[in-house]
Amino acid sequence: MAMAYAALSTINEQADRRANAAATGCANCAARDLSVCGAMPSGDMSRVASIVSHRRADAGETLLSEGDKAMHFLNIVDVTVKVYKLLPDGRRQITGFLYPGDLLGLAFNDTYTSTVEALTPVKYCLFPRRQFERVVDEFRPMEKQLLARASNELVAAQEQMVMLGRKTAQEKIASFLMALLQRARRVNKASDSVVLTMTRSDIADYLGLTTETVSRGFTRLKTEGWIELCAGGKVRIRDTEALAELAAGADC
Amino acid sequence: MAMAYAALSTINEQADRRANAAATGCANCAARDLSVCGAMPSGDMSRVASIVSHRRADAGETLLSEGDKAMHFLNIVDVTVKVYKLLPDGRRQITGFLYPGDLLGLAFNDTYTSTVEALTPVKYCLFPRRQFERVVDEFRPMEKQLLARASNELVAAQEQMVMLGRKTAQEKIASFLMALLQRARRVNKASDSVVLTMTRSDIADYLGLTTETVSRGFTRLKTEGWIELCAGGKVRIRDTEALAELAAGADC
DNA sequence: TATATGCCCTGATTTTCGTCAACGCGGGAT
DNA sequence: ATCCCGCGTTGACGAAAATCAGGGCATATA
Repeated sequence: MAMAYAALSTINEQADRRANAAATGCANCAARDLSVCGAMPSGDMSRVASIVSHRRADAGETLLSEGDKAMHFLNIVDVTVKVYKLLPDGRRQITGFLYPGDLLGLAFNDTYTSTVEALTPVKYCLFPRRQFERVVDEFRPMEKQLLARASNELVAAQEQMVMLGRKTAQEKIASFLMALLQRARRVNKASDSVVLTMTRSDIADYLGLTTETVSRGFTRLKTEGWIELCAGGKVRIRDTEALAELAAGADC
Repeated sequence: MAMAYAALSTINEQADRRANAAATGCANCAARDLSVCGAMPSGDMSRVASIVSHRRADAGETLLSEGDKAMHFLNIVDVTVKVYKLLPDGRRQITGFLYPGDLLGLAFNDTYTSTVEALTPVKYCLFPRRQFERVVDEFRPMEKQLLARASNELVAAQEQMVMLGRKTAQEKIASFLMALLQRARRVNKASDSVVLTMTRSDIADYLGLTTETVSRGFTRLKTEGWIELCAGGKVRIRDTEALAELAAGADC
């Protein structure tokens, strides 16, 4: 579960059509239980709904940029976005991919410290920062929820550091696939495949590698019979055991 | 400011001598303003003092281990500790060095997710987990403080990811020195030197390098005249500009 | 239909950093 | 004092991954 700038939650279609509609939208939000809004009692959801506005963005569109004034708290929605930071010469590090229910934490700083870009057409909720903070003040469980998420995010970030600092290219790729698989299994328990909505270049920038190395890594996993590359970016994991062991960094 | 398992705050000598003393210790704590305790009104510090116990550890001693049940919230004290995670085959990634006032966040999970080890003899406060949570419940500003710190830690963690994933060995070393310098300058504004309390091996495991590469990196910075290596692990930064530029990852 | 563009893969070569090995130094123990 | 042992440094070598280059395929565009 990535935490960076916003929480991702699916807005249902009706709510989206009448954007800024106060009453019904948020209470019926498909991703409500996934997001911080899950901490709100149903009866009080109108309080949230009253400050939210709903937006959509096309693939490749930038939702917010590093360095911008943090005016809003984003609660992202449908499908996936990537969060990244750039070095002056253009080197890029993707710090996370966000899915529905994930939280965008940099809302607590004055300026955004990363850039967020849509991987696919995406729907998201926008909370004016001050108002969102007021709602959090009013509903203590929401604050607790935020703290719990932040804590989880920190643990995930440390895991990510181990990966970036100490794993080999092959282990990084295996780790990436296993993380995606575990996410898929939270939705569909018996799933044995993942869909890569991001490009090889995105994966490379997430793992601290080059696109070529990522490509070769996938090929090698394929020739070893551990994965299968299907159409539409779908990857079927054929040997979960082996992949998990590689991902964990076993001594071979 | 690293966040992992505890907050670091300096206990004054008296307080340390009568460990577990309820009344005076915490209110006079030298690091109180640096730690989460700073959010407590002075009058209520006895509430904190009533649940704390004070400990000390020698250099190299392990304060807590990855996988242990998280029974306590640590609030570390004097000088420095390192926080790390291990891969099955022994590869190590240090996720942070903690200084007085830093917060150890993994208190919100059921088991510790990293190991914490003293770099030098260290004093620390120990809060029983449940009781600490109760105090946080009672004092809302403390919860806010925790959330703010967690948020800052996440930003720092993302910065660390950029470093691990996208910077060269030389840039990593420069970044490390600059981070230490900035910390030194928060205490002594005009400082132009830092003291390395950790070994080359620790630095390597923090930067995702080997000791040899770290050593060569220091040597190169020295021969370029940007730093000076003095006795006692002291490093004098002679060209802050150059070092900062290298650390930032400028295109050369 | 032809052309262009972006993405993915693969090969050849280079470079950075890791590995292996050796040595000096200083502090602690005997 | 002498012996260790851990730490830091340096050199020679090797390997993993980056860089450079090209080619195929699909989708978009003219």
